[in-house]
Amino acid sequence: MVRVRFAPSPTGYLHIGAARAALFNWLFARKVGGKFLLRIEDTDLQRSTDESTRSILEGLEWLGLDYDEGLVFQSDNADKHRAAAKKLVEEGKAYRDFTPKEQREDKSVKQGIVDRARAHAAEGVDHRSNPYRDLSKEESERRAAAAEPFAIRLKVAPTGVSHFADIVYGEQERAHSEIEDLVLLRSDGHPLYNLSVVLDDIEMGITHVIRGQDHLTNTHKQTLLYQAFGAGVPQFAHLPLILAPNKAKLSKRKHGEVVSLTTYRDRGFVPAAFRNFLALLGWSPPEGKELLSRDELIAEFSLAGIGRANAVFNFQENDPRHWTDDKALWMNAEYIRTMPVAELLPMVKAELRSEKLWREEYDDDEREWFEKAVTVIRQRFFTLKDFSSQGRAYFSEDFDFDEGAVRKNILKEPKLKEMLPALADSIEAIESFDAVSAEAALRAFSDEAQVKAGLLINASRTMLTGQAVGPSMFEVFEILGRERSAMRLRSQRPWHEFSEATGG
RNA sequence: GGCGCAUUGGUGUAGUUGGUUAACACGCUGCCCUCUCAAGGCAGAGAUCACGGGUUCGAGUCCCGUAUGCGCUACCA
Repeated sequence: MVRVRFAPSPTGYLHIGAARAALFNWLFARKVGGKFLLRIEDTDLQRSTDESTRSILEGLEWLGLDYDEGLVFQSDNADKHRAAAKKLVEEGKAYRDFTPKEQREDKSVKQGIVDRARAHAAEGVDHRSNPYRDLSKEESERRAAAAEPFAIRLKVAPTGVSHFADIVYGEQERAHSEIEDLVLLRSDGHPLYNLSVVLDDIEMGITHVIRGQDHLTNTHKQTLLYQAFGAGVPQFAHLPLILAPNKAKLSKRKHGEVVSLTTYRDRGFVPAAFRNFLALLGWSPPEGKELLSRDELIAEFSLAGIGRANAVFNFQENDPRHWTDDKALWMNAEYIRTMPVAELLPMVKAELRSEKLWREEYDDDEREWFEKAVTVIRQRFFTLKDFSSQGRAYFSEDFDFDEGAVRKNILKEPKLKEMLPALADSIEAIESFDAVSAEAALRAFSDEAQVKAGLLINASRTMLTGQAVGPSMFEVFEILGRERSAMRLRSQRPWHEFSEATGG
């Protein structure tokens, strides 16, 4: 029985890279009929927050990734982790290190590592040498009993190689000489990451560890731990990383909200669309078909389809049109215009509600109208937000006129000031009002007035929606209905709001 | 510094065990459609498969080296 897990640390929003790791784990579990477990790695108590745990849970729910069994909090197992580390000391597989703890600033660690490595190389000392590694058992126990602080380190064999077969990256080898005696327990008794993951994965019966490639080299340390505990080593599948356009690691600090999953929810993504997009980052379907429903994704997914090269998540921070990856935006638009309306409606409802444009009638007497309006306007929308912004005029009288549209379609032709109210009259005279009759009326009117129909059509679009672009005009007439259409055609707002500013 | 991983058009990817003109999607350009903008249809630009050596009749595909990027190297996760 396959058992996989997603194990985020709750130190912030759910990063899209993490979300993708969750997705791949989930897809794999659902594909093979295994279990997808969720574990919150909150061992770093200073940085972990309940709020981010909630946000992770919300994010997974939004993406439709349901987990099996109970939620596990790693911190709940701290005592077990400590006991396990002590047991390794007793068995001689780990040792107490009485070296005083070094204080390190988070920012300077990388540089510190390099500096120390250079110094060691220059002096010709083995960076792994530790005076306490071979301290006698008696001496070690005596000092511990004397309350001298110590960390517990794994005793890594000096020679030999560690190896494992990664499902994505293939056979991996690392000489023991390259693996330091990693700290298992801090001198304050706090269990560290490598110890905790391994122990928890053993306890949860994890069979496949699917996670970011940043853990690829750490895996050797972990396999050593599995062996020390006499446990079977799971299979590993490391995922290529998701990079920013400049090939740097995506980070909130540098790249802002584009990396946060909640951003996509808040900016009007359809969950299925974003899930689909995420699945294609580092994985490709065997048949090459890219638009995949939840079930198709599950059916097509396989670890073998995962690539090895890091993927660039393409976006332009300062360009509102390309605030996130173009393909993600395209895919969202694709979903919005092709998904079953019944599934879209609740999302539009939520969007309208959040912008105070929702009316209960849409769920009731006007349900049919609402569905029709959504069906028509969704054709050219990219996000759910468009329903309340570009689509505002369909749901409210309180909409803005786009200045460019007004100038181009209305002010440019002075005659329109008189013609549009007249057009309103003929619109109003229609008995059975719909797209067809509206079109007939408008065309008849334009023939009589001897102007091109296009002039009136475009002017009408701007009068009725405030915009220069939108659905076929006659559909708009039908959606807005006879009265509202006529009323808007008579509006003086375009002239009031923009004509003075023209300045000749 | 050491070790590891990666490198196919702007981006995401496909390229089975080496074999003809390197494929698909997004984006981009043009045309058609047309009341606008999309969508859709058609056409097109864009890759000497990071670079340099090999192996071979033949390499994007195998080997070596170089470069670049990324990751790890913490009493972070």
